[in-house]
Amino acid sequence: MDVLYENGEAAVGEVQDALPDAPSYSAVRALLRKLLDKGHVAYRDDRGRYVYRPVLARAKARRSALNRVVETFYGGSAAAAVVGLLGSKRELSDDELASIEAVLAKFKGTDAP
Amino acid sequence: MDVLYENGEAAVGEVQDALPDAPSYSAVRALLRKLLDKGHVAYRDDRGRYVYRPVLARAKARRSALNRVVETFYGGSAAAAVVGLLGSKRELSDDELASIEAVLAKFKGTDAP
DNA sequence: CCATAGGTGCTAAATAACTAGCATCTTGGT
DNA sequence: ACCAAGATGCTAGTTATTTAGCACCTATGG
Repeated sequence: MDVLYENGEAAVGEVQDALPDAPSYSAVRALLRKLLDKGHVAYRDDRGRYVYRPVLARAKARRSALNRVVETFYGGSAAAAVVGLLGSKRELSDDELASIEAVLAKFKGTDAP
Repeated sequence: MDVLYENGEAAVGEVQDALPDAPSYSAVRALLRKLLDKGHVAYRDDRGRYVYRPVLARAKARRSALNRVVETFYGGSAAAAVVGLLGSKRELSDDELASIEAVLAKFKGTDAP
């Protein structure tokens, strides 16, 4: 699934290549078919070649993945996760800094007028 | 693994209970034994009861998990992930806001003196 | 046109995972 | 001391996953 979400879509061979410790081509084919049966992926037929994509919107999967990490490793605190995320960074471009401060601004006025 | 990282340590039954769609007690026992063989977990004998814990330091697992999400869903940009994380939040306590601004301060002086 | 490379559908066998159950040990209460 | 509850080590049977190999279809290059 991660492969599909990262690439947007992928054929059997691409999924196999992208997998860290890839099983056989046959196994990947079987896996994708099962995901298809379960409704987690869809495919388009690119002239006999099947290209798979996730069904669940990227945005939802993204929120869910982030949530899981926050729950598992940061006791449910998004702020703690943000600190962890930025703490291991060395640099930040002006644009990145600005975009973060923009979302932060949303909270500043909330409870300290 | 997530269960162990979230709880710090857990016995077989606790792992089973915490699992979303739990397999049988036997299966969880077998799974933990396999993780043990692979060196991913260790256990202490709490008077005949085995309590398992992850071997890899929490901090490393945490960074790795966060990295994976950032790579998969945010094109490798930590800043984008931070925005995503905060964007779905409604409120932030003063303490949380302060701790985030503290790490942000680290970047402010960097390239705009 | 024909051969080749690479894909699919399908099938059968090998491998791995899950389940259930029993003997055994430890702990806690009676 | 004894019994019951709950955990482990082990084993065997069932189920699911992985693998390999076939026939067939579709470009692509000579």
